[in-house]
Amino acid sequence: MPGVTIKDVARVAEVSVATVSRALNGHSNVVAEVRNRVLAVARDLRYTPNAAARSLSSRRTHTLGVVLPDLYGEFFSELVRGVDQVARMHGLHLLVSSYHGNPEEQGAALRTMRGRVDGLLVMSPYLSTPVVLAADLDTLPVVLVNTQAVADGVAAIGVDNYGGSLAMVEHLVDVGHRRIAFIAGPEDNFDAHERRRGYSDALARLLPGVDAWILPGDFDEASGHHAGKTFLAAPIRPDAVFAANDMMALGCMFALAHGGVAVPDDIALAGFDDIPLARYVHPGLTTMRVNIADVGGRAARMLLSRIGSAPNTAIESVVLATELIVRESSAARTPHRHRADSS
Amino acid sequence: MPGVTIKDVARVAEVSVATVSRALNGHSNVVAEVRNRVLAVARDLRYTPNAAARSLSSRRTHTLGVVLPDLYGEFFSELVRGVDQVARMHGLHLLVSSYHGNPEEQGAALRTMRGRVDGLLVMSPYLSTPVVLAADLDTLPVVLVNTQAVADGVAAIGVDNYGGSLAMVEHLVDVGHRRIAFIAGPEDNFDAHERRRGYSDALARLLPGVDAWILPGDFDEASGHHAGKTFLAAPIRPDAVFAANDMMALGCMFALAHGGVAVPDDIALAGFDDIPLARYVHPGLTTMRVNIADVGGRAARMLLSRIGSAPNTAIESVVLATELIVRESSAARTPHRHRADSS
DNA sequence: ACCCCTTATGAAAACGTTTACAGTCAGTCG
DNA sequence: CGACTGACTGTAAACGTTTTCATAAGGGGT
Repeated sequence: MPGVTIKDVARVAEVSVATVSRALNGHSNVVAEVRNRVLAVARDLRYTPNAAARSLSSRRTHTLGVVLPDLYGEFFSELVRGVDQVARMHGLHLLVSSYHGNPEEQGAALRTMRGRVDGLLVMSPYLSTPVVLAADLDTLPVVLVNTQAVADGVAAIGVDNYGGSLAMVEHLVDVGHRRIAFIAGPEDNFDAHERRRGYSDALARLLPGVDAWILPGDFDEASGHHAGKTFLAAPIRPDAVFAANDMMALGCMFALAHGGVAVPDDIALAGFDDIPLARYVHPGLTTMRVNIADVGGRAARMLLSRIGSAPNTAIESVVLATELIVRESSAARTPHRHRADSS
Repeated sequence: MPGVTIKDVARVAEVSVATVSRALNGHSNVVAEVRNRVLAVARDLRYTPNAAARSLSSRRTHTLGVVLPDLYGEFFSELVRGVDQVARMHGLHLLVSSYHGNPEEQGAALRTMRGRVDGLLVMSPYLSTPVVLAADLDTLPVVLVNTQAVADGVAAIGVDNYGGSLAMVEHLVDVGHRRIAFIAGPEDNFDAHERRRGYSDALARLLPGVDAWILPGDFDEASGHHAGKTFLAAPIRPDAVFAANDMMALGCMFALAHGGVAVPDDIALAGFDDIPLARYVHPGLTTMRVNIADVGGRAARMLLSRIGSAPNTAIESVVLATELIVRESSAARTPHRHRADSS
């Protein structure tokens, strides 16, 4: 029997459905004895409220929607983990959906979420096609994650990619590198764009005479590997390579190792993200830590507060700082410090 | 206005709600002119059917539930990717939920899914606490993923961990290794258990005199790294190390590199899973490929077929084969072949 | 003793769909 | 020409909750 309903409980407990509902939802106005009887019956009957009916009636789904471009890799998994953690803390479910990199589908994905979720976490890393929610989601609370800020007053949370990138170049310059190459991320990606901008600006500011040296990349190991081989073949190799993310940095590292180039002695290397592996490769990868699970968690909390409050409460917009993690891969090119120490 | 309902559409299109419903759901018995009018109005009004009402009425949620122990790492992300792909193909949504390694919560997670989903994909890797669905989920179609088979007639899909492990040891023996150590996975994990069993059995069968050498591990880089350091410190080092998964193999590889031990010349190394990184480390990691996304996809298809058919149709139980991927990390210990060639 | 207030309960009206059932209106067949 | 069929469409009854409103019973305060 798929359906033991509230009516069955009511009948057996010899009360009305209203009372059952009240007892089960912990309303105060039901006397202890009745409440216990109802609870006992519900347990005995293995009653589970029908979620659909409940949300139809209460206009709450107890579900958060997460719309992502893709369900792939570390980023997705960490983000969802962070979101899930706070969702579960509040007894909420997670409806995830990807639009498979197809921005047109994004609208469709958003629309079908309607009536299924109480709020939406949307991530749309594309530069060219900003989120199209304005029209489709009049009243649904939304929080944008790691997404180019939109004009509309929507809440957003993101990572300070630009600042982090700036700081990384600063670090590399600090330890004595001059010819710093950059492996960029996807053209159309917002994070990638910001990181690249950070690199360019930092270079222009800190090393005015030096030209930027930018190789294309795709945020995956393969493109890092490819870039590494390019460096190997170059007539003049860089002092240091800064990859727009760790995956590419690792790809590059392995290519260099394969080519017999020592990191950091011949070429220093730095990444961005601090994926778990970064600590375990040899040499350990210097990187800029981004706590993605934290981004997810905060995003969820922001969404919850928006769901709780009136539609027009102050729009938050949060940018999370990154943290420089120095490991062996970016050791000083020349022993500046020691020289300074001893002099 | 959050609510433009089917009634609004009906009023504007000057038909009954029934006709609107029929037109929108593509029933045949509505004349073309009316259908088009309804469709146009629905579009103009930006009508989106309320999912809750719809599922209440039709007893279909168009949602698949995915219950996992944890929302963490490659495995989760790949599995969900595979599931999502076929779900989306059928216009279904994904409700994901983890029970955070807390088997008690598993039951709760399953129960709250009721009425929210049309079917459930459950993964429960624990040896000690098998899935408890029998009681809680009378009629909901379920497919077990990578889970110890349960007595009940539930559909299940898994990977041939045992066979893969067997084959890997065979390969290592084949290329000339004798002292083959194993880095095990978590004690209570089903996959880990099967892989370990494969190692032990293969060893007993292929190298009758040789003792098994098993180090504990946890499926993460850290424990692999730790095991690697143990090998470095051992009075007699192994010829080859077979890690129960790639992450540990990589951790071990980096520890060995750090300790100045060459892979594969001094110690050969093999993993299990074929994560993307395995191809890019140096040396490339020999491993046993497990196509997790494929597992997810097939699981979803199995679930769909169960949803479609009567409750008592034949129970499928699928075991997917793994594929040996030989890379540099497991090169022959001593140049057997060359010696053989030249003699 | 009266009235008013509080507290516990039940009856019934939403909530927004789908769908069984019952019409209506042509056309068709005898 | 009347009954019958078939194709459309409308009415209304589910679906299983929550929640408003009404009712009843008790308990003080005056």
